[in-house]
Amino acid sequence: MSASITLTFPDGSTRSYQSGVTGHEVASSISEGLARVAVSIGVDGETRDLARPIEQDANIQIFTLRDDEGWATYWHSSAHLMAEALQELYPGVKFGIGPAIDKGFYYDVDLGDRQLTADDLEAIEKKMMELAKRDTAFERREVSKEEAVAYFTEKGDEYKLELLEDLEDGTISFYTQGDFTDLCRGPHIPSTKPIKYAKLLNIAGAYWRGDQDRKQLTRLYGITFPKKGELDDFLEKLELARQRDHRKLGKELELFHFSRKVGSGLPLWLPKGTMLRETLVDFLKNEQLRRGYQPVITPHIGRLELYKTSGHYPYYSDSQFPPMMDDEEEGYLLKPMNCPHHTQVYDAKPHSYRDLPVRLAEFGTVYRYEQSGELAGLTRVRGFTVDDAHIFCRPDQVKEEFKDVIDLTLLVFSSLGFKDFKAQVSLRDPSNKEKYVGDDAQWDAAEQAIREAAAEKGLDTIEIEGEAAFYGPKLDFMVKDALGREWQLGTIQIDYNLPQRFDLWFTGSDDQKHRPVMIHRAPFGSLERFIGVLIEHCGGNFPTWLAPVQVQVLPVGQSFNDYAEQVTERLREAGFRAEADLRHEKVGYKIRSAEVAKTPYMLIVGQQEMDADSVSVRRHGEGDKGSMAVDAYIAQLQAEVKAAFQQGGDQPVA
RNA sequence: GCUGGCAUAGCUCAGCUGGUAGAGCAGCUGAUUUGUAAUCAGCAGGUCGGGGGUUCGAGUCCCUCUGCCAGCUCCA
Repeated sequence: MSASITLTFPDGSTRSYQSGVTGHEVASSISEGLARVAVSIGVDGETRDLARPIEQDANIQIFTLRDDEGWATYWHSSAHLMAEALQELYPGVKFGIGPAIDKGFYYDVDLGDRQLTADDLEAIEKKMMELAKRDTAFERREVSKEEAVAYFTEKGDEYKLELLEDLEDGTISFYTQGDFTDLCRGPHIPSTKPIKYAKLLNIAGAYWRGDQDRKQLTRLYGITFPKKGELDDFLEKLELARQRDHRKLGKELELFHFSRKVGSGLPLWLPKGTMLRETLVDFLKNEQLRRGYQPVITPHIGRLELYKTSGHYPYYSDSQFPPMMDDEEEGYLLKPMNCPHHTQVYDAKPHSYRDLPVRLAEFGTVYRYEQSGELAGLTRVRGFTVDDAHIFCRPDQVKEEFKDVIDLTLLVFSSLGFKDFKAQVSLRDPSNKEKYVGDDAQWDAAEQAIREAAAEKGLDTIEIEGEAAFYGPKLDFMVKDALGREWQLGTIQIDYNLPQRFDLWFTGSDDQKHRPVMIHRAPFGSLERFIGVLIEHCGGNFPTWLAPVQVQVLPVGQSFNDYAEQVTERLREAGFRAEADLRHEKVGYKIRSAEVAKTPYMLIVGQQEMDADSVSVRRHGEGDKGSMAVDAYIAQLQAEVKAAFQQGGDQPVA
């Protein structure tokens, strides 16, 4: 028992301990300070309680609240504390699951007939703090399955019993703090003491085990911190994030509008938003022309038969607007995607292997009947425009084409300053293959092509099973919004299926018919969603090349209106979006309006400027930049926009 | 679609336990003739989201529909 073991620290150094040493003892042996802030310990990659003995040689890492793992442990323990508070306040409450999340934690609970209100949340917070002050330990106990079942049967918690069904005897542990015992793998912080400040953030329904056919539990979201300053900081950041909400900014900056008379999820693009959007579209159109894409235009509806052939109609009938019927009872469908139309563009003439790849691009507007509860600003709408293109290529061209699309997507992202995105390879669910069309060999080939293309482009990807489209695997680019919610923007998909369904072919060098492969791709994804996320990303402070109004010319008095208009005209002739504020107001007022509108540049003009053919430059958010000649200013502005717009590939401009 | 919350002027919001609507900004009119984030005054603007009910009386209470918000489920 007193054998000695060797523990290796993250920096590679090692120390000897007696077998059975606890994480806490290890921390203490390094420093008093570390022992105080340690919350858990990683032992050969497994995060454990500090109190658990370590029996063997291991690589270890002590986690504190400077590590994500430390916070996860801390918040998981906080979830238990909230559960204890709930149990005290509402006897008979049943518990589902209560994990830590990115920022904070939640617990799914069954409160019976009880409804919680905002006042209840405060009461729960108070109770949590009261319990935390008791400084009770989180005690781990390994139990047999039989004992665990007996415990929760006695307690009458059918949710925990159901969770137990999936667990194997010998791997089950309970954690107890105070009067609350939970089925839990752990780990936990040593005691409730460091949980000093709590805020319950919201209440929502959540289906038990994520299954909408099962009971909906009450999910309570909360966050906790050891220090008040940290909680205040967190809440302040949350508030700042709300200020960046694209729905709020879209209204303030007059970018888009939703009218209940038009319908929910159907955005109206206001003049300024349209300017922004068109600028983005032009940017991509130019880039696509350079890369050999051919623009096409197709109608907004198509025969139902088209979508039956493509397979979309049966798969997604409940998320489509219902078909329109004509006299012959032949239905038409408002198009929910562009690909079936594009197959028919391809099929308009025969293709030789020498023609391929054929890259057909369309900013195609599609309509999907999204569930009402899903609609959210511009990020989830019922009518949206996809920067869609379909590449029809030979099987041997798939990888190269795929790589070129990755390049284009990365160019779009970097040009708009999205540095923090996730690239996700979305694969089939191997346990549920009947959800997909096409044969195994094609799927394997497609999945492999994506992996290789991503690897060759040096893309850091994660792979998720079950996220593929029904016709093929994809590479999705995800970005977070102001509130940390993740949205899929760009997507690249390989499809062997549609060419087959529509009997597309090309003539090979062997004079035989061959099947082309389709690559569906959209770097923006949906323009609506992309712009929504972009607004939040830059907080409405668009780079100059994108700003709906780039320059606001502000005469200091009426007598300089003519000069202001001349300057504005010169800017417009130089290709800029400039406006003059000729209102009968003091310049301070005009500056304020332009600042509030987040206009990148304000040019103040008065007697001095008029005499010198100059402007006094003010940069949004920065202030007075001094005066310069009009021509010099125009040259400077041209240089700025050129630098951003002539995408060097690595030019974040936000 | 589900659970919960919310809905008052163009915008942001006030309106206690029911006694027939208010402010600031924006808008309009006039005065002011202006130098780096709000000049002053006046005017106008709402069947309190729609419908139904309770009540002598409903912005306020109840039902219902619609929309929005948070989350869940879904997402070609």
